[in-house]
Amino acid sequence: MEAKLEGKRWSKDFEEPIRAEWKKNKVYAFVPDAKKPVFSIDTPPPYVNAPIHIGHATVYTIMDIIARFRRMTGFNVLFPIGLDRNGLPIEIATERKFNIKLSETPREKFIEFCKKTLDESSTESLHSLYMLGHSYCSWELGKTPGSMYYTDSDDYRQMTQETFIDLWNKGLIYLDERVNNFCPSCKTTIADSEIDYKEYPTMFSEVRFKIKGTSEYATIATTRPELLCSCAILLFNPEDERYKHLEGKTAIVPIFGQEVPIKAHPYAKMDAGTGLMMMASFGDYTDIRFFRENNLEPIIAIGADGKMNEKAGPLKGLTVGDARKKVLELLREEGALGEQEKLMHRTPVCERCKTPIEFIAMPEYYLKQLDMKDEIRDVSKKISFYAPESKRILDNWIDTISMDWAISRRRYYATELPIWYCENCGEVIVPPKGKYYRPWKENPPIEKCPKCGGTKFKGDERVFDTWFDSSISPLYVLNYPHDKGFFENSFPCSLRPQGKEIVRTWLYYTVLRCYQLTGKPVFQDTWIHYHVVDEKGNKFSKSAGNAIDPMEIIDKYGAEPFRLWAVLEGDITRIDLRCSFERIEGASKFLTKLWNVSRFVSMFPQDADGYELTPSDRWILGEMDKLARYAKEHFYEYDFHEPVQMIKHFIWETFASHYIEMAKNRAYNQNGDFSEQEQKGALYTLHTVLKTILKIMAPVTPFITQKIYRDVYGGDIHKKAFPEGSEDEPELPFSKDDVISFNSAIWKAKKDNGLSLKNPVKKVVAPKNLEILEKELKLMHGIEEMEFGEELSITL
RNA sequence: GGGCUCUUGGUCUAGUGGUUAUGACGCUGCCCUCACACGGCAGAGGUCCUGGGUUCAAUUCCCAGAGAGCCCACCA
Repeated sequence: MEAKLEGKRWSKDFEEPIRAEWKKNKVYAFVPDAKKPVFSIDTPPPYVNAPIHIGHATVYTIMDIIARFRRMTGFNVLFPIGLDRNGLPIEIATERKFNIKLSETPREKFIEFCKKTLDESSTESLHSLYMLGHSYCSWELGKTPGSMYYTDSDDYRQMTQETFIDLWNKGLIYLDERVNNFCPSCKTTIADSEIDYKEYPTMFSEVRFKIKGTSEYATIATTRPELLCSCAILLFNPEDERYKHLEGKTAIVPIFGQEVPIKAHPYAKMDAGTGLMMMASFGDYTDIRFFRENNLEPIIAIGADGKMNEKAGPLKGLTVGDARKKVLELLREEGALGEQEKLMHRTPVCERCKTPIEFIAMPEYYLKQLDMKDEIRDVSKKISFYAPESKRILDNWIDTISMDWAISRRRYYATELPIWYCENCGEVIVPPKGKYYRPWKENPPIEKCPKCGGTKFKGDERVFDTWFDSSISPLYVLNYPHDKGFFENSFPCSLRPQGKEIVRTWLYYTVLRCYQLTGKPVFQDTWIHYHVVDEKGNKFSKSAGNAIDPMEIIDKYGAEPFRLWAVLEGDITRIDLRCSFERIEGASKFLTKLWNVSRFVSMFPQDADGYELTPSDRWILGEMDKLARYAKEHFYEYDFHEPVQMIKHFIWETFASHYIEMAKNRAYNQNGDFSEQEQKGALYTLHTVLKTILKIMAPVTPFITQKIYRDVYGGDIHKKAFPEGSEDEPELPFSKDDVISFNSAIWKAKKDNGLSLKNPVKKVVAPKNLEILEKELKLMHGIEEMEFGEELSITL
């Protein structure tokens, strides 16, 4: 009797040969097969960021579990890995890494530096995913379904541009003014995430406005007097008795003379300044929002050069700082300046040069979405959400959208807008589809302007918002650019996994864009996950210093305990998972248990002919079938936590502790207490249960189940069908709890009396419904005399 | 400030209008039992956030409050 498994425990060293084989033999390659339905997973491309975030490692692992499960249930699984490599974070990482500035580096050069940054971190990220045992269809870039892809490839960018061209032709894109953050020192627009806040001393000045038609004055307080020329309205709090009488009256702006209404609005705080505030375009974000929400026409007084323009009258040509000094002088001369107070002001500044930023209106391209809110609400109803409650994150977001989507950015490392302008007449030229365009360094595909016949063109220098690229990943995954037939047959995409914090961007934009392009819901299902946080419930982040590199975990424990932890720890569609080395180590104990149960079973031959099942066999097989049915049902709904927890419990608390202990004597049958048929019944049952639980666990723990299955039974477990679980419930007079409580009582009695478990028991009166198990129970516990009645009694 | 979510032993968590409120980790004590000491057994530990309401009965349903988290917006 020798176990077919060596060693007392699972070792992480068993993983690498298995992993390497999967990759080398392209075991999970996508091969089109008309007989099998396609299950496609639009793996949101993880933003290239090395080392990968522990949360990424976790959710991509759960996606892998989903993919592996679906393969075992007969789907042809399309599970590509893509890397999102466009956008601001890459640029910032590059600036830091090479100590350069985007605004001072030639575009071509800057892009080269970005590529260097990307190549290094992409390699590292992919290695981590490989180590985790993920079964992506391919680890190589390519154009066939299932290939790995980069969102900054010419191919992907071409698709992005083509969808823009389609939307342009549909009339869904338009040009309008948008307020950008502008750094007057860097002379460039900067993104919201490049803004810092700093406390700066500033002068809080009272300014007196004349009330039209009266001799009264209204006094406001402001830190931005240079913006008086763009003042559009005065506000006071609706609760503020001091100003109620001004409601509906008109004030005259000093120096500039424009007439502005006075209104009650909760934005005005009674205890701030005089309680009366001016709303100008634009001093800060509140102003921008207020103008937008109230449909006020902004007066833009600061130009793209950071200087006051003609709207600022006497301040024209001055920088903001100089204009402020000058306007205060003018106000003083006019007698409109009241008290002044120095205060610290939290000012938005450019992250790099610390210069206070200005808000400057610039023309930008917009994608229409406001008119479509109802339609988007309707298509999103056709997408199933897991967990269902998560749908409201999307619904709430759609409710709050108040403007169209500005899609152009003044940046370098992203997809270029495919637009040229005729230098003669200004005609906007959008090229035909079929090529990846770089208008900032290329000529348009036409010789003459279709409108005026001019021959000189200027390429647009802007790029798209990163979401404009990533929101079409399902189209790319379904091979939209290369094989329209495959695309048509496979649409919609089966599943989008998605972090809850980016439902409002990634998921929303994907649903919007794909609806605009196809008129249909893009996904069948979407799986919304929460976060992985540290032991105390705090976010993991590099800046907080608590980040864990998944490679650390893999080096220490291997991938398998981590994979198991990811589903055992909790249901990530409902709660944040708390991650710690301790908990992952805890998960590895179950692997040891599974290993040893398998080792025990593997000692016995699997000669199935002529077996006879005893009641205990039928009982455990029934329990196992119940569990298999439960697991399959729940796995289909992306619920792995509950079933895996139940399987763990089943293996540990039921199968190992009770069934194996009961069946042991029969399996060995050293004294010939049982017939050969009964002995074979035990062997059949042990192997059947083991094979079944290995298959159920295979998607979650692909390494250990592969290794055990191969060593004991031969063959690739991942190519087997997922267990169905028979519907036939065995009819038995006893339940699981009856068995467990009987055995526990005997063990406890021996323990309490300081006896070894091997010690025989003189007499036991057991519950009547266990009579059917008499022989096995007697041998298991060494019971000399056994009777059955109402009450349990044990005589040692 | 707006929206959403949450609050259950030391920690994390399940769950319920009605006996004794689930499990895990941790803690304490005991035990080599022929697959497993990375194992087994036993034990301690709770005002189910606070206040009010509905009800024969509330940890559960309703209202208010406090606290936490997330997303959005951020002080003229």
